[in-house]
Amino acid sequence: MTLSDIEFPTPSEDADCRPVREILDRIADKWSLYIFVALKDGPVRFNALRRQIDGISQRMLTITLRQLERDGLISRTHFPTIPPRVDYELTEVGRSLLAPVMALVTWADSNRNVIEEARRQHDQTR
Amino acid sequence: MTLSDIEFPTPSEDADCRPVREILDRIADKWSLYIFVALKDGPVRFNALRRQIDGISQRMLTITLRQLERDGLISRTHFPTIPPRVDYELTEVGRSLLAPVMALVTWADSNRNVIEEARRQHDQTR
DNA sequence: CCGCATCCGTCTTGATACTG
DNA sequence: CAGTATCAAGACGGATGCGG
Repeated sequence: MTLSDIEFPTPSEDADCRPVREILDRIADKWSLYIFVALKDGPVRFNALRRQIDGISQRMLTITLRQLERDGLISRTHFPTIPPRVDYELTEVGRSLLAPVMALVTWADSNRNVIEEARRQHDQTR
Repeated sequence: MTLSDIEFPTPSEDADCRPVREILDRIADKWSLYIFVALKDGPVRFNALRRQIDGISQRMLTITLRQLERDGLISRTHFPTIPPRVDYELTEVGRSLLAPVMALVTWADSNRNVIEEARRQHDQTR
């Protein structure tokens, strides 16, 4: 199979135009992807997210959640209990993004051996 | 449809384990995604990539290409002509990643209006 | 306790100038 | 043309403090 045999559904316009770039930059930033994965099975509280996403700082979790909320991809529910509780959850739109995101995760999982081998070979040849 | 109705192919292990994280961090960094899109139709030269990917610096293009090459996702062909010429191209493995990546791009394209509306509404409510 | 804002040191990134 | 070197600007993580 050659490259030209592969056909992808072409986006309506040039995929590199401004708005699409903004959205992709949001999805593909350092932490958003992992927040999506962490929320895929339902609502999760702030500190539970913090524990689930290894290495994320409180600060970056807050910032990234705010951005995703602004984009309408996740919703924030605040319970004024003591101690306070805040649930984060994927919205309808957010869930529709889950399929492509999980496709990426699944790809990474099934190809990790191939990539690790490529790295070893590259580092050796160097 | 509720969230629990959605079933995804579960990766063989916990998706948050080390190697998968490393791979996802590479794919979902600021520039890799755009390099993939730019290479989807065949080999492209260094400066052509630079022009295609709006806003990328020469430095970051070099660094990102090197990383993707190390991971075996793209190949680098150097022609010792004057002026020199270097072609970058997706490898077999790299092409297999194209499907999930383009799914993400297509999603971003079809949902940009929804997201922009969500942002407007959020900024207004604030 | 939980969620969030702020300050500060570190590391990454970008702009610019230079080389084969 | 395709990089490399250098340095300044910005993003990020960790610690701390605060309000519920």
